[in-house]
Amino acid sequence: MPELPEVETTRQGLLAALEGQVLRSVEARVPALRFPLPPDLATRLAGRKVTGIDRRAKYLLVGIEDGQVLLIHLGMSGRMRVFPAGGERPPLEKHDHVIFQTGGGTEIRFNDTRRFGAMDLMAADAVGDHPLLRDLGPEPLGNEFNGPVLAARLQGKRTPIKSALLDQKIVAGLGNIYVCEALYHANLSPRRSAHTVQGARAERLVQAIRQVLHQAIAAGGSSLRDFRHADGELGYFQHQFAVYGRESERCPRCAQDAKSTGCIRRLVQSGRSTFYCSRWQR
DNA sequence: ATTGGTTCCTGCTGGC
DNA sequence: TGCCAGCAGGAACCAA
Repeated sequence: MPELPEVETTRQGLLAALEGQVLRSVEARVPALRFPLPPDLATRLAGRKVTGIDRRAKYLLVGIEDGQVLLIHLGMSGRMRVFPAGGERPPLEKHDHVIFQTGGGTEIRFNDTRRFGAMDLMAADAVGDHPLLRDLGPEPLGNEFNGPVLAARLQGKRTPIKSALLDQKIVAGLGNIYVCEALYHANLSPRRSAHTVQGARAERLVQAIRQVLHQAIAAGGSSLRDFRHADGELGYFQHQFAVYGRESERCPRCAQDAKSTGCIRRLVQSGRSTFYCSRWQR
């Protein structure tokens, strides 16, 4: 499930393969992912050079030399797989939906089993106006994200803090896994009403979010079912989860206590599983 | 306006 | 052993 760390890991892998390369051909093998692909995707990209790759929240923004930007979202199960020039080319798989070929002989395949991903093309000077990007909240790893900023954005929100953090308009890039982990590290109950996260609590939560994202990026993201690096390698942050997917186990802090028993509980909030420590999170 | 529920899609899992 | 309902989840969309 690509969240910010998985998208960032993908960005780094793609950048190494694509920066400065000419896109010789682009082949869309399906008419639509989550949304219809631009019908002229191939013709607008073919023959153009990739100037760089940025990331905004969970979106990849591939800069093209003529002032276009290719937006890519990995959705739930999207993967970008790089096949270097001169290397092996296994047969296309069932859900290889978009194929990029570079002038240097590198091939990149966008594979997305559940087809919740998206691609779009836009002018570079219109990126901020794009409907998918326009309303996004601050980048959690950016300088503009801090305790007072988060507190202000949570003001008046009666929804649980867990749900608020999944809302990309509050802060952009978190998904179910890293929200659970961040709330654990901030000692905050996922059920706590969002507007009560102010002052020191908001500061703690910001630090927890930044720390867990940094650590996950350093570990190459988390590979649960679908996620792989661009070179096919697995991320390994899933081994460092404190609570996610660990129902009825002991959390790292409770595990220090010989008398403690399973403290991690699961509940469902707005249709998604939340994992938390019933002893430490308030 | 805010918030909760539904939907898209496919593959895996658990229960019978 | 085999089948199928249920679940997983990002985010747009709809409804209250």
